[in-house]
Amino acid sequence: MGRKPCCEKIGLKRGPWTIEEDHRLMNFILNNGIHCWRVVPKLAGLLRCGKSCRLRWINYLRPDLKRGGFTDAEEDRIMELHSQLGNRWSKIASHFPGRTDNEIKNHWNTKIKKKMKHLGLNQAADEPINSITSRTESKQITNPNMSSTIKEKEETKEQPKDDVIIETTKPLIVSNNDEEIQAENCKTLYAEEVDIGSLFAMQDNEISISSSSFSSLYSNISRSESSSYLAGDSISLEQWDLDMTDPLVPWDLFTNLDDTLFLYDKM
DNA sequence: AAGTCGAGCAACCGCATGTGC
DNA sequence: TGCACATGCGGTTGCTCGACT
Repeated sequence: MGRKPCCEKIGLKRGPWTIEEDHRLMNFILNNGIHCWRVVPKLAGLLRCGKSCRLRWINYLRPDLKRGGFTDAEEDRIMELHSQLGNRWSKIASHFPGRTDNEIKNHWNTKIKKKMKHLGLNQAADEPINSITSRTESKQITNPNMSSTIKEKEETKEQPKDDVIIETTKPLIVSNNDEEIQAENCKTLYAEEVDIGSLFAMQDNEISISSSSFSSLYSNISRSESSSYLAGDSISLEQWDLDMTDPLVPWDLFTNLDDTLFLYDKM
């Protein structure tokens, strides 16, 4: 009521993203990081709302995304977590590095639900064992049947810390969605604590990134490359030695656009 | 070959939540 | 304290494409 919509509807593009739009968004975020989604499309030269850009980045462009089908073990884990957490897809997704809530939700609705119904677990497919009907309620109710480990993580907001390790030789200040974290005497930070854009903005610290789940993109960037990148000598995606596994859009198509597209810092 | 149907999934919508003033 | 705004989240829609008739 009286509240402005999150985005201007007039004149903004909707529907599937084009390769050029993907390229612009990707380039912009890799160049500048993410500070305010609302201004991202404007500065990146996109006729999209910030919400749409955010979704596209999170669900598709993020370089640490794991692509490909879910394994049986992952499906089992999803079923287990769903029985405990209900339709809290983001919480479930937080247990699967490289997977998005949307992906898990879609997989649940299209595959697992069917599978469970086939096995005669109709109710389980539709509802969690400990059904939580609203997000408001879920914040107030502590699920008594929640397994101790998950309960613990819920309470302490502990996240799995086995994916990305970033080692520094100097105190490190990075931001996590505008929240600054100073890792004074800490040599190791984890992916959940690091905003990638800010990571590249750290010019004075020596950083090495080692990660299995970052094999896709960032692990292939040496510090010198990212420094010159930030200094304005933009590098093309070709130089990044991309190693995306099973992308829906081949990265080759992006590199062909490099000559015709402009980067924000060249505007 | 053309039409129909359904599965899969990307993207949108609206509401909730967090934050700053 | 209340308002405005940005972002996050979950439900839903609608497009695409392959299988089938």
